[in-house]
Amino acid sequence: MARVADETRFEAQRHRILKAAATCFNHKGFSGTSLKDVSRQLGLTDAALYYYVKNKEELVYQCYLRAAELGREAMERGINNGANGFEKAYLYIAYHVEIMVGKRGPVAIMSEIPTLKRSHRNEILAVSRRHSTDFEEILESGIHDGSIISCDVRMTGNAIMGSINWIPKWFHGNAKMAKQIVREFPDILTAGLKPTAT
Amino acid sequence: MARVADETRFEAQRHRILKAAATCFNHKGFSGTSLKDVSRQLGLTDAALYYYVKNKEELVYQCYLRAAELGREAMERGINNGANGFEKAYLYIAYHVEIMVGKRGPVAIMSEIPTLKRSHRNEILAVSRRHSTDFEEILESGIHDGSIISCDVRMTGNAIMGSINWIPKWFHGNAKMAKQIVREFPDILTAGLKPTAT
DNA sequence: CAAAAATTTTAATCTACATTAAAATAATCG
DNA sequence: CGATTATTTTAATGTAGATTAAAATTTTTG
Repeated sequence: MARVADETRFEAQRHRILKAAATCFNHKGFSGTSLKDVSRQLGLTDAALYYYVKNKEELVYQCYLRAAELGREAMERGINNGANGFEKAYLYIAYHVEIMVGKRGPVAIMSEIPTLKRSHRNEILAVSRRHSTDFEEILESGIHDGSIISCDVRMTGNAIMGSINWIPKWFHGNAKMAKQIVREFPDILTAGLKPTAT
Repeated sequence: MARVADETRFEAQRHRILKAAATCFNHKGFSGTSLKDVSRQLGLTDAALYYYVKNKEELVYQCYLRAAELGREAMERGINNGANGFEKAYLYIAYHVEIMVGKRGPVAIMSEIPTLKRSHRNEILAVSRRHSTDFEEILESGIHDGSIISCDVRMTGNAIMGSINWIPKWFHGNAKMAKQIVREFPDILTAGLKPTAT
């Protein structure tokens, strides 16, 4: 019997599968990608995937769960490291974008939540809403501490999140562009939040 | 024989079908929505749709084509009515957003272009790229005429377009929210473009 | 109203997956 | 090495959903 080492190997392979799946899903959508599409990327057979996940729905669910975790991680780091609201927002964006276009990506776009089964859907919706409200709270704190102009946090949050969520639609791994995104996006997305120099 | 009047009726029904399809596609993705999903919304049978479009692929293609047309319309109106680069950008956003959340919506999110057949895909890609470069040119003109700060127009364009493209993911027809979007988005998305008051 | 045209439905067909069980191969361990 | 466990493949099965042709229904028109 092989325990520790095998669990590592298993988890590693499972991880590779999730990444391959995320790539496919971002490209052709959940229902649009077959398990063959995913397995082919790894030199496997479609049936092999069932050793790692229960079924296709479970595969998206895991992808979305991972996306949610990475988003939450960025959010927490932003909150913990920013001195004021603006900085928290700025850093969250920087961390999230960095994760998305970096080695830990690709991150699945959560664009087909309705196709998840009830329980999974509710869980993902909950964590997704939480993410939004967390960001809105950052914005509110920034308005309160004077580092962010007064604005509709709901709309502003949606606007910024939209930009971030859409990235996988046009970024496909080009290293130069990754650097560009990491360098530019945090400033572009927060430029409008700064109080006008009076 | 019924000519003029019937063509109107036919076109009207066809139009309703495209809207229903766009709604479904935005919700569950192209492959994720069945023709039954679309037809059910109109109290029809799935087979009835074939009287209006050749097949399912044609249905997405038409949806994307319509989305492209509406986007182009907004772009042209922005270019024609803005006095400088900033205003052109601002107005384009305002028009596009207005169209998307207003009576003429919903507009299909072009998120599954890869599933289109070659010729359609190339056409949509071309018009989509054209849309992006047009917007980048607006930004450049604004930088040139001093109404927009110096910035990476490619990244800035992607950021703004992402926000707009993502709207159908969280907006589902609520009238109050539609007004909010129309009121807030143009300012939110262009706030960062204004040269700092010196 | 009756014929012609337009629209929709019913009823089949066909195919691309998802899924599964059993067999085969590869890795690990004593 | 031989046995046990882990991983993958082969080969079937089942089903949803796209597509089509023919029939039924509705609309239009003279």
